[in-house]
Amino acid sequence: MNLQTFLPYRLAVVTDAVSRALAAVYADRFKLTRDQWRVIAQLADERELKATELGTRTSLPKMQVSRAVTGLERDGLIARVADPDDRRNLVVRLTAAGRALYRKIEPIVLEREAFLLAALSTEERAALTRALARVEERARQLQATP
Amino acid sequence: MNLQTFLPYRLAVVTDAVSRALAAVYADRFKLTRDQWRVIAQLADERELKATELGTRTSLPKMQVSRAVTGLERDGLIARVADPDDRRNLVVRLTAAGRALYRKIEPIVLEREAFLLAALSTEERAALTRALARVEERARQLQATP
DNA sequence: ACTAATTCGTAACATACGTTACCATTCACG
DNA sequence: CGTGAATGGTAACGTATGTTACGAATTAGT
Repeated sequence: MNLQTFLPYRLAVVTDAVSRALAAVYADRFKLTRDQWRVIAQLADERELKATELGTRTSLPKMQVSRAVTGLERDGLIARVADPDDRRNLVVRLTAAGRALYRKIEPIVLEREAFLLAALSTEERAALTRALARVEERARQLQATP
Repeated sequence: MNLQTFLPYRLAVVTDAVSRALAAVYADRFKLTRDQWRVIAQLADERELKATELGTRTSLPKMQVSRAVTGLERDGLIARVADPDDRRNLVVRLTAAGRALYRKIEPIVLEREAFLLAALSTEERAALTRALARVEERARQLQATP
């Protein structure tokens, strides 16, 4: 077997390179962790979410959500309120400062994604998206049978 | 922007799922870290490498190689020898035990990769490989201009 | 050849991270 | 209703990881 062409390795290497290209924006310039960035991006789209929903939408385990949210609240970027209907739940939303920060980051990050995708034709992008979905599904099947 | 369709996020999520599916083999069953697994896989292919070469071939920073190699030597899976030509270099190779372990892991891991790839046609696999290469190249261009 | 700069690998520190356990709250079911 | 299981979130612990700095070995410049 050849590591260089081994799909899991290739995915890891490419993803790492892409991650770094993005982290250069949200981490280096704006002092957000990757998890915090995901939380913010999701809240910008959804306005208000329970912490558990945040977890599923960002694919982060609940502990990571908790830590990300703690940090973001400390920095005044989000506000957390106990859900009156179920006081176990935590409802999270962006503050004005959080939205403002997001508006600064979004265009830069979208531009970087566009730069990455510019390497592919429209059909190739669709093919990549589909391939990723298929591979992901199968990977989860494997996890289900350890 | 929609996180769910954002390429860097999609890549991270899929790669994480694939990683876990693989780690179930080399980590859970065989007590290797991901870095150790990469080192072993590469040495199985290349017989003998300097630590720096190991770094480039496995895409690991030198500190990670150092730690992986330390652990593997402790477990008797690899042997390290100082390069007589340049005594800064470390030459690493698998021991018999290391090769034996690799022969146990390899088929399982290849089978899992095959299972993942079975979701794609031959053309789709080629397209995925090409797309990953293109995206990686562009990501590195972005890193070069922070 | 002798010093300065570079390269290789590791030590040591601080931080991040995953895991387990826990408390508070709610739900299920008698 | 009341008690036991289940869920949401966090604390606390140990380990892993990234960073910086360093010692040893080599190369380059004069």
